[in-house]
Amino acid sequence: MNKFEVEKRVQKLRSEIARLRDAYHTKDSPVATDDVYDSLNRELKSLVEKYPEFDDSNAPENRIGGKPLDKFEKVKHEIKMFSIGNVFSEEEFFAWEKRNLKLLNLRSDLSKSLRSGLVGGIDYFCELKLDGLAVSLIYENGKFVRGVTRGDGEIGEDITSNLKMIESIPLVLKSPYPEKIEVRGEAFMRKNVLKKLNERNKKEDKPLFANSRNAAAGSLRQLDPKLAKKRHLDFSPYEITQIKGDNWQKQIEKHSQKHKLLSKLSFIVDEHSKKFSSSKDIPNFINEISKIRENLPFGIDGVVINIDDTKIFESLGVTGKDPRGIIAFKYPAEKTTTIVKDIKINVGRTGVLTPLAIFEPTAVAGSTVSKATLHNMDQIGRLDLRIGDTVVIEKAGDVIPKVVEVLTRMRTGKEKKFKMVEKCPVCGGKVEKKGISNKSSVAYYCTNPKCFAKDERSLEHFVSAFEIYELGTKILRRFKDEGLITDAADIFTLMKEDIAPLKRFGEKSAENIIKEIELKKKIPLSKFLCALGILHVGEETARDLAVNFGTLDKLAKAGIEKINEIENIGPAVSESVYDYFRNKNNLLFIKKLLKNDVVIEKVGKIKENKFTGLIFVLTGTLSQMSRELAKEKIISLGGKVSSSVSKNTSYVVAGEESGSKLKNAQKLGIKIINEKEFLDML
DNA sequence: GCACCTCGAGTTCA
DNA sequence: CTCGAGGTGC
Repeated sequence: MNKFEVEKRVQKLRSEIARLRDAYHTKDSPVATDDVYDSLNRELKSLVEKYPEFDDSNAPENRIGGKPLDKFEKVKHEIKMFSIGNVFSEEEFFAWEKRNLKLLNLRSDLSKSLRSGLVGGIDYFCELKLDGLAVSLIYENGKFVRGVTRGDGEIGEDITSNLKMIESIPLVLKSPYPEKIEVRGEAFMRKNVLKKLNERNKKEDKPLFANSRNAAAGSLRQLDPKLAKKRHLDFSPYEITQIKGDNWQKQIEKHSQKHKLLSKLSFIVDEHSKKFSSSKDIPNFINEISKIRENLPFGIDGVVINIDDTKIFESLGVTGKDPRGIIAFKYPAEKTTTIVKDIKINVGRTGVLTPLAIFEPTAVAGSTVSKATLHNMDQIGRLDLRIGDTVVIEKAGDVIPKVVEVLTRMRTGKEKKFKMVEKCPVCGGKVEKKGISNKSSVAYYCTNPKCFAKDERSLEHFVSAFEIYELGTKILRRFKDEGLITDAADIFTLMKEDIAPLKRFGEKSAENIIKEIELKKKIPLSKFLCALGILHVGEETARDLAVNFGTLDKLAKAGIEKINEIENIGPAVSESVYDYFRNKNNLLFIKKLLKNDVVIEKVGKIKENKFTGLIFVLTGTLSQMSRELAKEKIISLGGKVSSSVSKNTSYVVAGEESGSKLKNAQKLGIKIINEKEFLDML
């Protein structure tokens, strides 16, 4: 071949390789096998080696990685890689803006011109938040020298050889370039590439990737760059964190300028980004993007909003892990997938051991979720859940995360089955699959009556029944650790002088706590009984007991049959109540409470009233009164409040944002009233 | 003994 | 909110 022919051949090879690659990136069906693609690349490479004048350092054939690595080197980031805070709604977004403006107005170190610029609002730069893996790239003298994963933000892993396989990462920058520059962006996998990869993995019975982020992360963690190359990843830059030279500095005073510069240096910058001179228009932009989201060739999980001016951005500083001047608007997903990292065991007040799934944190329906209860071992069995599994989660009633199903196709074989612990994780006590009265139950229990966790949960239950709001979990634990209290009764002898000297407490907070406790010493019998934590006695049963016996003394002395006679109380409950009052420790505890000035209010006979016989169900948020107060009102008028809708329900009171109960009521044809109608009934 | 309704207990995040 | 299990009525 003469030189001319070589040049033609090189061009031809390049265009064919590009065509195949393009087809791979955009078409659904595989157009060529990897072998064809590879052999073309090999030929091109050998030609270019012989004729270096046709070399193009950024061309794909030059992207040959080194040898497979044993492991990735840990590298400290020159500049810390922060994470970005999240907002899920317009309100939260504007709250973010408001907080920033407030902070900026307080900053005296900002120049006048900057501050006057604030009056008309700040410029914002919005860009798509690609679903991938954040990486940092360092270029020295125009050459790509190092690429590092985010890691924990401080230290990441050196994945340079794998990143060289990504064709949208230039190995050499287009001149003129700065002496040194650090570029950050997202390594991601296009939807079509992911689809094909998963199809192939399915055929080969290999685990599938749940999303682009996992696929990108998995691919970049391949120790053999050749394997990483086959994954056809992409890169989209969004930030320049350092650049050497004053002249270059001047070119990145705005975030939008950084994008322009990146493009000039031959990066492929996403074109959906947009600058806004007013935050008002941003929600609209977010909306528009959400409409085209499905049709984008890559996955996004939101829009990132930057304060365009670098100086303002920097002056706002950082909260915890997130810079204040940047925020991610995340599209709320109804359902998402995540990985179960671990299954932990919680110990309840009764000693029940409840398995809890710990997730890779993920955004679902407006918040970031990191754990969910699995209820019990049967539930784990039904789901066939193992540690390491990829699971679908959703929010029950928009609030409580729930594991819906396990994606068994995603398994790698490394998943571990979960076994119930043999010893209580808190006290080491014996674990048995028995509930009360030795009947076998679904739940497992810690059988140690003195288990520390039981104590703590009981204490929390007690103060919550007494409605002592000032005392939360943390404070109770503190008091216990400091030796101020050993049981719930000790709360009532606490003095201001006990609390005030403690670290992170003061005169004022101590006073508030004491005042609150003093106030709650007087308590209705029903709530008192509830606070005791008698097995099977909750709010409702406590009320039944209180109404039927009138005083604590009568109940304590009552025989088991007498208790059993009460409506809605059967053998299990009556036995539990009867046994409670035969236990010496329990009686001593009650004695101590009374000695410490707890006063039990007499139960006033509930008058026959206009709500007698009516059962209410409250749902959603009421604006005029709390649900707790509404409940009290209904009860005081002789009505009942139930937590679930059934055909016996008389009225469903629907507040704002009511959930499934409302649907249920419609299905059953129960009368639904709004808050105003309810208030009119009172 | 079964179906259905309720209650108890444990639960998430900001 | 969800699941288990107690209570009631058939």
